[in-house]
Amino acid sequence: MFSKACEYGIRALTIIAKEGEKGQKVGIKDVCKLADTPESFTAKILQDLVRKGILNSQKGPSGGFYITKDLSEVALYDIVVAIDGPEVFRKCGLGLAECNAAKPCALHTKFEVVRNELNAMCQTSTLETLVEQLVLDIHN
Amino acid sequence: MFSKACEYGIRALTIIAKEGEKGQKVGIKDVCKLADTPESFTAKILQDLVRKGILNSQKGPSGGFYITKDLSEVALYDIVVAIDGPEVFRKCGLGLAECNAAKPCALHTKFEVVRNELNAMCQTSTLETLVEQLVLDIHN
DNA sequence: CAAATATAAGACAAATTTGTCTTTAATTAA
DNA sequence: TTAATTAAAGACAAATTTGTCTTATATTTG
Repeated sequence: MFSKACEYGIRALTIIAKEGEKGQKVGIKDVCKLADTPESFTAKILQDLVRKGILNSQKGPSGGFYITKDLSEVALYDIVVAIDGPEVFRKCGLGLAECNAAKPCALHTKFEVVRNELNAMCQTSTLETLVEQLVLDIHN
Repeated sequence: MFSKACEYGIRALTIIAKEGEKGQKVGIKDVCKLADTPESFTAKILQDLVRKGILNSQKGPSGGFYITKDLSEVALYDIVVAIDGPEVFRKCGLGLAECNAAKPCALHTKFEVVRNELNAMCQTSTLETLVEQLVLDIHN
């Protein structure tokens, strides 16, 4: 569904968001330990997200990654688009370049349902809801 | 969502199923022309599906690919599993090895909805329904 | 300022996916 | 039986994704 890079990115951002609620910046090592993601690869993904304005970072001692935006305003949709691009939300299920209501592929109608659910999931999930779920998980 | 190999395989099978209804075997060249897929790559995918019993083939003049099963009994689910494996129907949305109701990832509940829709689409689609849609497309 | 710490950047490498090409084997039809 | 035709098999190659490593740059703290 999502690329590895995207999975890692989401997991890392969720960790950073959660730790950030305690008012802390998180170093790449801690992020990756908590998110269970490969360090150098994750660093590259996060650097890209910093360039794209989803995330902030600070070099030097007591530096690390942090988020200045309101967590409720960072939609999962934005994260996925930043890492994997918008194709997953648009692509034809059978990979046809042209596939729409006027010229549908054999799977068009049914696939649209799936894609709409994916879209809904990504639009209604935010770093805030993801962190909430994380906390819930620990409490259970 | 699906790999390229899987997209090509589904499209090729749909073509073979459709032509098969006319009682014809279809050569790899015709399949790929009609499905708009790369020839050698598609051939390899179809050969694999033959080995897995989804499809039949015959060598020699007037040979080609054909389907002996009832089209209504070849579910899209079976095709996807044959080509991409069952992971897409099981995998955690965030790529965690362990993710279930007892130990859910931050996206678990919402992702389950998407995965269930994907599953439903693949269980309720068969080569018969896919061919129907193809025919409909041409009529519109 | 100096030393330590942490991200940034980019070269490099491994693995996987996607795709091609050549040779072989089987089948048919003349 | 022979020639033509078609899939089968597998080596090979390109592209993409995933991942690592080294060096540079920025920042903080003493």
